[in-house]
Parts: sequence; structure tokens; C-alpha cells
Amino acid sequence: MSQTVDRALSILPLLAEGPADLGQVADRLGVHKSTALRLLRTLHEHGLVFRQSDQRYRLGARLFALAQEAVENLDVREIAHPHLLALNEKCGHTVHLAVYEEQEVLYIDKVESRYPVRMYSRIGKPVAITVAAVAKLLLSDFPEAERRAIAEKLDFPAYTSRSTPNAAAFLKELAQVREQGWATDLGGHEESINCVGAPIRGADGRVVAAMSVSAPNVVVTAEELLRLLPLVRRTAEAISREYSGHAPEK
Amino acid sequence: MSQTVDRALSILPLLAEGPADLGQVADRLGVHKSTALRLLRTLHEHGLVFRQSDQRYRLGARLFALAQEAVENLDVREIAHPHLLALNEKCGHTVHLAVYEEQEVLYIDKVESRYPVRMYSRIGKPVAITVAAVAKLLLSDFPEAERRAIAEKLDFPAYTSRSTPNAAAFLKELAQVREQGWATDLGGHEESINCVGAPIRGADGRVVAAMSVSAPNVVVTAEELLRLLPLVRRTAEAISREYSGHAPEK
DNA sequence: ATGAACGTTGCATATTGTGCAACGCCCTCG
DNA sequence: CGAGGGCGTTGCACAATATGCAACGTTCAT
Repeated sequence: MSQTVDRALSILPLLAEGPADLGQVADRLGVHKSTALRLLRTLHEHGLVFRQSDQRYRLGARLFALAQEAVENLDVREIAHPHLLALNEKCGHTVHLAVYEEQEVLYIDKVESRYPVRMYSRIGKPVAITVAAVAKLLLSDFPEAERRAIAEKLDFPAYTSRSTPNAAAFLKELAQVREQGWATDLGGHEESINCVGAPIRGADGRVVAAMSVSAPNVVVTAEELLRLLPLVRRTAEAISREYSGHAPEK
Repeated sequence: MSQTVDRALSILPLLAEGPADLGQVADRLGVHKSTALRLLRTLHEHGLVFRQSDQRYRLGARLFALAQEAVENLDVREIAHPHLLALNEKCGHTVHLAVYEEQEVLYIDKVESRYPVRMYSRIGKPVAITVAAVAKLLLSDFPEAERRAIAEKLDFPAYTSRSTPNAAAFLKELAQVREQGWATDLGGHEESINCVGAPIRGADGRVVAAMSVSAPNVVVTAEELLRLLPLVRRTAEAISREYSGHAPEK
């Protein structure tokens, strides 16, 4: 909507990939060097970008500070964190917390597995929305019309043979998740990794976040992981209670 | 330098203070509502800002994703290298850079001593984790429980009479290193070789790497080497600053 | 019902960002 | 040592672009 700002902001993801010099930035933006220079200067003044010793540009400290504040303002995370830690303490596996925002599902917190074989995931990165347990939980709470609208727009990549194949299957699964109040991902994203998840609800009953426990086959079988379901659900409920203003229960 | 971008970016710190509606943003920017709207829309399209359910604007999780990605693509070695070279230029001794990975501490960069008598080490090779200065620095940053767990699992080979003898001594030393912010290895690995090291920290204050200067007794005594400590620490701090996105200080 | 508060849109204006060309600097190669 | 290329930087003329205005649509409280 604003060309100048649009161009300036496009520089950020570009620099997130790694440092770049003026020419590279100008090329990838499709603008003249002098234009890129002015944009970079403005970003620089705001501390979002800085120049490292070899003169190349990089994302700056201010961005990290802002990012920090951005997550701190997500207070679900703050409340949930100790519960996630406690859960990890009990079962030892990787625990994730995710929210839906702007057409995406994002991990906003993670407690690493204590086992040497770990699952790869990145806090802040969008999750595989068509297969992840947390994504299904978050989407299942939308009104039906919206669920359909979203499903229609999605791609359904076949990560594995068990990935959700298409919109119809996805909607069916969302309905089931909505019904039962929990979700799984059994090898839908990576063949050897399973997850069990449960929703976190606000005072009005709407799903505000979702959490899951993930573990690779080599550590526990899907069946064993499913045995953790009651524990996961209880944790999610405890977080929900605290989040919606009730005193933490013992 | 670019008014439009300047205004748009000024919105971010403003929103970091807390959610705000269109009118508030326009007021604080000193521009018309319609202008503020367009700026916010552009920020919105890039996911830096999003609209919560009550229509107010807040910082978006994409900011977090961006910062995360930037950190992942950051190469400590690349940033550190020129600083290591400069340090070697000044003192002439061997300079090492190391990281912790998968239960091991690995040298990932090295600048050779200018003296004929050199210390033997290889980039990519695990270091003697119980005695090396860089290892102590990296491990000292772990939470106490984890430090203990790691220490219990280690062997404590008696390379020399000054090698760390057991887990208890090791933990005690880690605590001290953590406290003082630097570490040494005085003949703990090879009788005649001493090292001084300092930690390199990321934007969040966590230790991401460690560096050290090593020299054999025949070139400088331990005392003389220790006199380099302030220089080593300053170098490590300069790298930390640059790594965490601050402008290099003059 | 009525009005206020807020977000949104189209439009005319000139402010603002743009590309160009030229300059200076550093480094490399002949 | 001097020519040449690469790169960042500056000043300028032009028009593309952002801006404020005024009017409209909604929602909410009175």
C-alpha cells in the first residue's frame, strides 16, 4: 500500500537470510543502488539494521529487542511456560506451545527434549499447518465457514505418506479434533515423529493457544506417546484455568 | 532520510509499549489518521504488526520469527574471525574459537601463533572438555542442574598433575568461571601450555562461543599471559556486540 | 433515534522518493 | 606505477508517490 515502506520492509527478511551488501540488496529489491542506500540508512537510524565490520548490512540489535517485547506481550506464553517445564520434567520429551496469527500457526515456546535424539523445530517459525497437532487444535476452533475458507486456500504438501492429503480430509479431521478436544500428528510431518496435543482456552472458552508433546519413534512408540494424553490434557487445562483468571490449582 | 519509512518504523517502538488504536498512533506520529492507516497496513502486510480482536494494533509474531531466523543464519566464526586476527596481530599467540555442540566442545576457528613453538590443535576436533579454558566458559553458562548432570557423566583424565581431578572440582571451577566471566587453563592439558579465555555472548546474554589465547611456557610465563586478560576480554566483548547486532564501537 | 467516536475511501495537491550520471575511494592487475 | 573495475556515495531534475482533507460507513452508548 505504501511502496516505499513496502520496499524497506522487504529488506528485513532478505537480511535475515544473512548479511548482504548494498548491491545485492538493490538487485533483490529491483531498485537503484541509491534508493536501496536511502532505505538502508533509514532502517539503520532505527537500529533495525546495522553495518558489520566488512561493511555489509545485517539485522540490528533493535530488532531483537522489539522481537523480545513482541513475545513478552503474548502473555499466554508467560503463564504457560512453567507448566511446560513441569511437563517436560515428567515425560522428558519436547514440549511446544503455539498460537494462530495472521493465517499462520507459530511456535512461541519450546522446551527441549532431554533425550539425545531431538525433534527439529524453530520457535517463531510457522508450523506445517496441515499436519501439526497444534495447528489442527487452533483451527478446529474457528466457525465452520471460516474453517472451510481457510482449508480451501491451503496447499497440502505430502511430507510423508500419512500427511493430510486434501481439504476434505483436513476438514474432517478438524471436526474430529473439535469433538474430542485433543489432536495427534502421527508421522504426518516427518515419518518418524509423533505428537499429541491439547488446546488452551481463554475465559470465554475460545482456543487461544495449543500445546503438544513430540517424540521420535526411536524413543517411544506412538502408542506409548498416546498414553501421555491424559497428562497433556491436564496440563493444558491447568494453563487454561490460570490464563482465564482462576487461581492455579494444586 | 526517507520520511515515509521513518514514520512507519517509528510505529514499532510505539506499539512495543502496548497495543494502540489508529487514533493514538496517528496522534503520536503527528500525522493524519489516513496516513497512519496506510502505514499500519503496510506493516501489517509484512506481519510486523497485527490486529488483535478488539481492533487495536500490536507487534506481530513475525518480528520474532525474523529475529530467530537471523540468529540461526548467523555465523559466529565469520564475525569473530577478523577480531581474532587483530588479537593475534597484537599478541602473536595462538587464538582459538570454540562452540559447544552435542556434548562436545569443538574448535571452529584458529589463528596460528607467530612464534616458532606452537601449540598443537585442529579445527573441528573436540577439545579436552574437563580442562580447556573454552570448555569451562561454555559449560559454565548452563543451568546448575545441567552442569551437574554433565559433570557426572564425564571422565577426568589426568593429562597432567594440574588436570581437573574429578566432578566436584570441575563444578567448583565452573561456578568460579561463571562468576568472574573468564577462564584459564594453566598446564591442565599439557604441562607447558597455558591459556586465557573469555566468553562470547548473544543478544540474549547467553554464551554462544568462547575464545582463548594459548602459549607455551617457553614463550611466555603464565603471569605474562594473564596480563593479556583485559585484551582478550575486550576482544570477546567486541565480538559479542557485533554478533548481537550492535554497531561496532570505535 | 441521535450523535459521537472510530476506521475507511477517493481525490487533488505538492511533497517526497526516485533513477540517473558523475565522483571518489580502494583494490587488483598489467 | 598507472589504468581499470567494483563499490558506496552525492546532487539534481522529474514525476511518481505519499499526504491531508472531507465525506461516508459502522458501531456503540446515550
